[in-house]
Amino acid sequence: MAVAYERIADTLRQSIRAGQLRPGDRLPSEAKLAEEFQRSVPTVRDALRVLRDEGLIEKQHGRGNFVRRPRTTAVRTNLRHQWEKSRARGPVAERARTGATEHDTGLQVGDLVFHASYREIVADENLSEAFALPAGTPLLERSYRTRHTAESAPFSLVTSYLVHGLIAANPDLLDETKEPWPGGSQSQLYTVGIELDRIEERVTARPPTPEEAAELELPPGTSVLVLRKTSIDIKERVVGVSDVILPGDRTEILFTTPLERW
Amino acid sequence: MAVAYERIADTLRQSIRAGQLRPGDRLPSEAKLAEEFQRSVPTVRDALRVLRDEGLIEKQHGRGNFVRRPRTTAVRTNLRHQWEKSRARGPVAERARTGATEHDTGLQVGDLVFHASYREIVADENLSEAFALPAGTPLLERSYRTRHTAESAPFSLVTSYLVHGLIAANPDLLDETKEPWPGGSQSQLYTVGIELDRIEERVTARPPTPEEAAELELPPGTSVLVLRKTSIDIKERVVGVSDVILPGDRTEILFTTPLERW
DNA sequence: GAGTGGTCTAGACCACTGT
DNA sequence: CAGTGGTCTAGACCACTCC
Repeated sequence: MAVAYERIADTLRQSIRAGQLRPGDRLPSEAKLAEEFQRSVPTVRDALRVLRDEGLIEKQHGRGNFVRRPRTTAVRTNLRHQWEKSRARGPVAERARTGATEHDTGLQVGDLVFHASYREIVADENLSEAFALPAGTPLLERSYRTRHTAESAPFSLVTSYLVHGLIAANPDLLDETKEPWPGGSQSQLYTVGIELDRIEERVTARPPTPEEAAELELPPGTSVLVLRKTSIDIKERVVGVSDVILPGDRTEILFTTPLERW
Repeated sequence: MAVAYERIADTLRQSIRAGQLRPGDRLPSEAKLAEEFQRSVPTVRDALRVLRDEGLIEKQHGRGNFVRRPRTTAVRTNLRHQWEKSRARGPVAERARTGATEHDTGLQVGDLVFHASYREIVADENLSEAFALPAGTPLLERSYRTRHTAESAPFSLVTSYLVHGLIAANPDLLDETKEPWPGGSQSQLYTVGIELDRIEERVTARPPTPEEAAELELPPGTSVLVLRKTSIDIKERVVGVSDVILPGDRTEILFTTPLERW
C-alpha cells in the first residue's frame, strides 16, 4: 500500500471485520492513533474519513470514533398498493383505522406523526414527461412528512403530484386541512371516479442533497433511496406521480412479483 | 454560515445549481479558489470534498475539478421474471437468442460479456435464514460478472445461491463451463422439475465496500443498490437466493405492480 | 516544463462531552 | 476541568495531464 492513510484505514478495517473492534466500541483517540502509526493527526483523520464513508465508523464530536452498528430497517412493500385499492371504496371507519404505512411497518395509527402541505403549480419539463402532458399543465403538489412519534427525523420525504383538472370536481381534495385522508390517495381518486390499473416504481440511489441530509438527520457518508411512483389508471392515463426520498441505511423496499402457472 | 469550507461549498453549489457552472465545466484551480476566498488550499479542498460527496463535482488528478454530468442509467425491471418464466420451457434456439438482461436493456447478445464461476459451500447464518433451512446445508454458489463490451467495469456483481440437494439430479447445473445457460435460472430449475410461484426482491442502498468500488470502478462518494432476490417455488420452498450489487449512479430498478379491477 | 490535484507535516485554536 | 474531535494555516513534495 503506497499511502499512509490507506494503510491505517486498512489496518482498522481489518480489526473491525475480524471482530477485534466490535459495534459500539470506541476507537483509540486520533492523537493516540497518530502516535501508534507514527503519522500526523490530519493523516489519521484522512484514514478515519475513509472508514466513515464506508459506513464502518461514526464520528461523535467530543466523544470519539465508534464502530457503527448495522441500522434497523423500515420496510416498504408493493403489496400495500393492492391492499390500499381493495379498501379504497370501503366504509370510512375501516379506512381510518389504519393506513398503508402502518400496514407496512406493523405500527398503530398513534405511533406516527403526519404533516401535509399543498401548493398549486404547473408542470415543468420533468413532470410534463412523467405525466405525458404538456408543460404548463396545472398540478397539485402535496408534500408529506411522516415520522415515528419517538423520533425527531421523518423516515421519508414525499412530494406527490396530481393533475388539477382531474380532481377539481371534489374541492376537498384541494384542501390540505382534510389530511390525512382516510384510505390514502386511491380513496381520494375514487371520489372523482378514478380507478388505478397499475403502479410503476423506479428506484435509484444517490448521495443526499444537504437539505435532505438535514431533514432526515442523515450522518455524512450515507445515501438515499429515490423512488418515483407513477399511478396509471384504467384509461392508461398517468394520474399521479410521487417522489419519495428514503434514508438508504434505514429502509428496505420489498417487491413481490407473482408468476403465472405453467 | 459559521465555517469557511461550508461557505465556499455553498457558493460553488449555488453556481452549479444556477447553471453558471454547467456540467463538464472545469472549476477554477484549488490555488485560485484559495486566493479568491482568502483561505488556505486545504480549506478549499475540504469544500470540494463536500461537493464531491454530494455527487456534484468530480476530481480528476492533474486536470482539475469538473461539474459532473448526470449518469445514464441502465434499467432493470421485474417484468423480466414473467418473461423468463414464459420462455423457460421453450426451444433452446429461442432461449439462446436473447437473455433477460438483454431484454431489460434492449441490447444484443454480442453487446454483453459474461463471466461465471461456481463454488460449493454450506449455508452460513445469513443464508440459512434466507432459505429457511438449517445452517450447514450444502449450497451451490455462483458468481456472475456482466459488462458491456465497450466498457471495462461490469454493471452488476451477482452472487447467486441454489440448494445443492435440489439441483444435483442434473449434473450440468453444477458445471460452470455450461454457462451462460440459455434461458437463465428458471430454465435451469425446470430441468430438475422446479416451477417458481413468485419472486421477492429487497432493495437497500449503502456505500460500497472498497472491493465493490474497485470492481465497479465507482468514483468516491457514490453508493450501491443492494438487491436480494428470493425465488419461491409452487411448493412454497425458497429455491434460490441472489445478491445483486448495482452502481447507484448508473442503475434504475423499475417495478410494476398490477392491480385487480374493482 | 507548467499546471493541476494528492499526500503529508506540525502545529494552532475552537467546540463539544463528561466528570 | 481534561479529553475529545472540528476547523484551519502555510507551507513541502509527489503524481498526473497536457503541451
